[in-house]
Amino acid sequence: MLTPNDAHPEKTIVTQLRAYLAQTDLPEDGRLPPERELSAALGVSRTELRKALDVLESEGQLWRHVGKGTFVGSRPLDTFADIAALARRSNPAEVMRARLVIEPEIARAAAFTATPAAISEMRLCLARSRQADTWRQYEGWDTRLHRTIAEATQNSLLVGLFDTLNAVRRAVTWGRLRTAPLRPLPSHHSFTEHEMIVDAIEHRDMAGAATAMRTHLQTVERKLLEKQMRAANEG
Amino acid sequence: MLTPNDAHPEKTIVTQLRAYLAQTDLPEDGRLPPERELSAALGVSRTELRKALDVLESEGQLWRHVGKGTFVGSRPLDTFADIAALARRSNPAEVMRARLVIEPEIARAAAFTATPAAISEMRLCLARSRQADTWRQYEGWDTRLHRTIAEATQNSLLVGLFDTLNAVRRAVTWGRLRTAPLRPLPSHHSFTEHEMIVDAIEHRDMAGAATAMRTHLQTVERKLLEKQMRAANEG
DNA sequence: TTAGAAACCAATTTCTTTTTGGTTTATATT
DNA sequence: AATATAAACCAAAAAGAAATTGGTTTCTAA
Repeated sequence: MLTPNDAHPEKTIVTQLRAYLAQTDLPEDGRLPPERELSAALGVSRTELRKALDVLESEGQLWRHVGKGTFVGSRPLDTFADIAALARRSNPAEVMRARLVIEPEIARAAAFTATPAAISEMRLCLARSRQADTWRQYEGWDTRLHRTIAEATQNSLLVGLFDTLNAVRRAVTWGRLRTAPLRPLPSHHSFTEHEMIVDAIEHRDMAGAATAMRTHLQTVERKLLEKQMRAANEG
Repeated sequence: MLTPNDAHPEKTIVTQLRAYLAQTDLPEDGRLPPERELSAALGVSRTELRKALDVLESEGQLWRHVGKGTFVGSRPLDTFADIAALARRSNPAEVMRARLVIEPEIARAAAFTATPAAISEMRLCLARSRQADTWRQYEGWDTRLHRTIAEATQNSLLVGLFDTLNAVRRAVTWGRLRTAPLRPLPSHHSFTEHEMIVDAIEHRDMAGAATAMRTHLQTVERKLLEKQMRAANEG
């Protein structure tokens, strides 16, 4: 015959677990023993322990993470964005997709708020990037143009998010593929694309700015993929 | 007899180094070979090479770091995005505008990539937030819903940017104006708005997800403004 | 006195191993 | 037939070991 406890065994384990948490002196970080140890200590199977842990987690009383462990309390939120950690977890494809999500909308917002001063700085970036003697120089002006657009939103938080995105982009390794001409050619696709973005912003064309930015980033993405393909075929 | 070159041997090596830098294809990060290799390649002793590197470093043309290597260009400064600094420079209105720029696009991307598991977690958040007894609990599930949507993009960088945005949002002081009911009422606007977002994501309706998120955030913004007005009139 | 080679140091990276939550599979057990 | 259990397996993360690298010291030789 079944006792009430046997009818709801998982409830017993949850209770057992609560008692354990109440009486046990957990370390500073609130980490509790690994499931394999804890299940042995409580004299239950790992499967049953995990069911109980699921309950407590859904109640928000603890959080878990593979490789880290199980902790009481709520999952800590980082007080700082670790660029290096983000870069380690990410990859070029993700960075590109993130840019495609974020930057067109920043361009759209910039079209609404950009000042004449901001626009003339964009024009300066356009001109300098055309005059660049080396790819390194070109990249400098390209980066500055995109940041000027972010600044044109007049929203320091958006600029901060853009900087974070950009820092991760630089930190992620593309597999060193510096092919083709030694310096940017006048026919380089980015020149006209950049101008279309700035034109749209200048004309307060929000939709146009977003579209132009998206088109530009899609071209960049395609070129990078082509380079990767070539590198793969050659190597 | 001494030739001019022999009289200033380090100058020769500096020149040799400059030539090397000009003609060599450096990797993306601008790192040049370790001193031990480079000295062998240039046919000079490591001591003499280091003297030349000292010159170029003092000119600001390169930077070095133990364990990392020697790099051309200027030393990168920020490896962290300081949330506290961002929050200090920002304000509630900016945060709200940034959310309106970022989150609808995250919802759009999520509608494309969300897994059934992610969607059921969203549903769980919806249910729990409805059952919340306190505003604190409600906020917990609200936050988790928005983060689940970000996670559904399956893009760790976007999740990171969302977390940064969220951390700044928390850090910015809203003036702590918690008026009206002690707990969320069933008529609370967010409930239906949240459901529209999740519905759109579930139906892979990218435009609908973006619109629903934008509508939701605009309502949040309006409510906050109304609260501020009331607080201003009362105070 | 100076240059050069080697050894040494500590910061950093890279590679390997171990740990850990999550998942699957097979075997009992009821 | 259904469920619980144990074991194996997986990928994320941490921990540890080994190799790399700029900086410094020491010793030798010219």
